[in-house]
Amino acid sequence: MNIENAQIQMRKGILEFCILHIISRGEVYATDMLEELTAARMMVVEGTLYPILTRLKNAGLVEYKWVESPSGPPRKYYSLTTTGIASLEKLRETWHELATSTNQIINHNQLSGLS
Amino acid sequence: MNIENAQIQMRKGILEFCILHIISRGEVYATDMLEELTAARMMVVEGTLYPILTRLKNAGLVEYKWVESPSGPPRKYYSLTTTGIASLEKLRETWHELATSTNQIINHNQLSGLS
DNA sequence: CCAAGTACCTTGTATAACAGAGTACCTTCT
DNA sequence: AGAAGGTACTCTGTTATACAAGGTACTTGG
Repeated sequence: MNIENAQIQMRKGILEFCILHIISRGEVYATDMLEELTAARMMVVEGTLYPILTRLKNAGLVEYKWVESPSGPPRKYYSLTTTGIASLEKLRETWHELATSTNQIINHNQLSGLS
Repeated sequence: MNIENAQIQMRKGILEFCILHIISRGEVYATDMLEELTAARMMVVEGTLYPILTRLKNAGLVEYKWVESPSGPPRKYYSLTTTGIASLEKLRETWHELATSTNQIINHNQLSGLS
């Protein structure tokens, strides 16, 4: 079955966008993001999230500061950089265009029983 | 600049879905699909489309028949199989859920000036 | 018979998600 | 103080995929 695969692919491209968005709303650390993404049915795991955060950091879109935790090891709290804010805006436009294009294609003609 | 990259990633997952959708509306061959995808600003090239069609064929989601062209070599006209129709329905649900989740995240709280 | 155009195919490369295992720090219990 | 368990972050290997670029094959027109 490669439908699951296609479903995974569909989520992939949007992940980075959603993560940037979550960070844009206030300082958060990885577990916060995982909770929010899971709540939104995005089904992301640690092994996926951390590399993305590292990549965003290296690209200069986000930065972090260490904050001590009341229970456990210190956490990296992330926030957007100026570059990150601009990038997020571009991605928002892309997302909007893409959703429009896709809906344009899938609503173009709904011939369900064509053989 | 990795924003372009993120934009490419965003399109990637939706491509297969859009292609299945275009095929579902009636028999088409590769150049037809390229035109339609380009018109919808999906910006796909030959080297991307043909491997996807081969993959969908091998997965049993689409089938094709050779049809002679009035001007040039014969064309492969694609149509969905029964499996393909079912898969498209699943992908449609996934797309809808994903769009909902994404909009849920990006509309959750618009704190633009948080520092 | 050769050139131009159309249609389909293939190879190599770079990127990215994921699974799974690993490291480090902190708190709590004995 | 030492051990156990939980939290947070990291790393390696595998697999999937888009894309660029070049290639093959068929058809029509001069």
